[in-house]
Amino acid sequence: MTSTEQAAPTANNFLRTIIEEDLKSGKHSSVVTRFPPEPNGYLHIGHAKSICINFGLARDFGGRCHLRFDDTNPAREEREYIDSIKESVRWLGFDWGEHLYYASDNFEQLYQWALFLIGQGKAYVEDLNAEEIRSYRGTLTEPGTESPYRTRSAEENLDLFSRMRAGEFPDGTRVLRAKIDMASPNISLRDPVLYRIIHAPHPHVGDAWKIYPMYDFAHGQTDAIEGITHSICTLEFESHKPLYEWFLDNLPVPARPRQYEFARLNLTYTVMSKRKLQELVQLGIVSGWDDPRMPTLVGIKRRGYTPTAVRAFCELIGVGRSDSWIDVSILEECVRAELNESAPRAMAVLRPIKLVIDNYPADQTEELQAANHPQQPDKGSRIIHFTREIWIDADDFMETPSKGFHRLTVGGEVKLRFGYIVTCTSVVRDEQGTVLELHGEYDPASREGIHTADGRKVKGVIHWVSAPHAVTAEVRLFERLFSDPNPDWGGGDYKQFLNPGSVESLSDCKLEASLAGSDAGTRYQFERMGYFRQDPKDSLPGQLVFNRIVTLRDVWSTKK
RNA sequence: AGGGGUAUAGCCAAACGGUAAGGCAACGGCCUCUGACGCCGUCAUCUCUUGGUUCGAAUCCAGGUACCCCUGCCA
Repeated sequence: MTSTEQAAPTANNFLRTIIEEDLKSGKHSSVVTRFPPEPNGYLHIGHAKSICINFGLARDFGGRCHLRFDDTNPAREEREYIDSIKESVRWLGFDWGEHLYYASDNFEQLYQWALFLIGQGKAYVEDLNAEEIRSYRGTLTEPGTESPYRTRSAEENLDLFSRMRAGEFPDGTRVLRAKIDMASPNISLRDPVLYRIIHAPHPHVGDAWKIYPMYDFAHGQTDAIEGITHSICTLEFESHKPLYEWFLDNLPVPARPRQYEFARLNLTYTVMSKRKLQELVQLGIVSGWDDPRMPTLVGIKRRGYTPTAVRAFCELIGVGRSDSWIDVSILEECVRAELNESAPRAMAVLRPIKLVIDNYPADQTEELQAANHPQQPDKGSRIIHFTREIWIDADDFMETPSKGFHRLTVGGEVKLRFGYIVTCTSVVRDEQGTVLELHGEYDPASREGIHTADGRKVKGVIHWVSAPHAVTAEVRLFERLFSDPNPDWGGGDYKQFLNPGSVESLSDCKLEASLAGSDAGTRYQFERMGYFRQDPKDSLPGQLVFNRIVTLRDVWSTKK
């Protein structure tokens, strides 16, 4: 019995509908999908959508999903990428089990099938060079012209093709082409190239081959060999579909997979093309593929986003066939939603100003209990220290407050979270007029609640850290990499839209003492500031570096 | 002058001839020792457009319009 009867846990989409029908009609008894990256770069959030679709469909319908490296072009592929891709898929939470494949494992079979086509008079060796092939191809509106080599005998083609394989000819001198239709309105049917000569070592099969199949000649056949039932790809492959089917029709393949296309993910405020991401790395605009601002999976991971949140995001945005731009804030919301539940709270002052509480004894320290989560008592509490000198955030003080500001002001009062209500009495400045420290007084009776002695409710609660107990750390605040929602638009240089403030590193942040020996992998909510986690590369015991994963929603900052 | 796609709210998206789901955003309000979280409410007389068929159309038909993809020995 299959699990295909289980209720669909997620929103319906056209792919689920197709699969449900195929299962119901008996066209397929189970679902087999595949995620087929080319190992020529790092995976990004767009790939995550594809991974979630393919692995998710297999999971939901009780089938399986293969991880397959589409490694047909050794000129651009590397072992490093193979390893990184596997790691990212695993990080996302998916498991291909035994089903790890390489298109290159099928090279011999593909070669035999090429021979078969030649034998059938359906493929020929082309001597025209790349430029000539292009001009013979015609244009979008004009038919192409048949190559003079199109009518070579099968014997000659066989001889030439085997010599191509043997490495007798230099790169670019000949290709193998399918003989289809030079006048087809679908350009991919105008005698597409099947094999090209590349004298380069291959990351998976070494130097066994001197000729390599093109994507079109490898993909569908590989799908057939693996028994893929639903071969899901992005929209730009739609025009290749007739070619995909032509090979299945003309070759003795063992199965009949079908291709379906969906709209790739576009995200606002980011670029997704491998070329551009690579450029950002090469130009040093970001620190690497895993820079926390990058939309790569390694970047997102280092930033502190969770796989659960990324998966939730992929579910949320759905799957369709119309070009769409997803607002990056939806991704951020998914991260917040999860972290709000899971992250223990802590207090950290990012831009410290000292507040001296003049009526608090200089030699006194109180241990206060602070809940680790406001809605989850089972998460327990921790001790924070209250002393005469504390740090508060510069953003929480205004000498001349703007309208609606209900934090600390001179003469004003504010509740220190888990502590006392304090009033600011004076500001100490240096000769330049910059604020050195604040002085204030506390109300000893105000430990509980937010009411003053005369029963008024204070409107503001701010976070703070005991100065003698504070741990100094570096905190990196990340913003979107681009300041324009569509840096790719207009045909101009996307780099002109780079956000100059996409990272701000604060080196003198004051963290509560409990964070000193905390687990490096824990994601915290620094109350009122956002979610943070130690940077997995740069944070050291005694020299902590925290990354801001995402801010809290902040109505005040958007209103003021 | 070709071929293939796609058009439902600010952004996604469901609806499969029976009278426009849901999410995000936004906006009001409540709650709150995080301006967080949570909660309540509002948010398409209408589905790119023009006609047609039908008792009934986002769904079917015809004609427009807009946008995306295709002229790599990339995938």
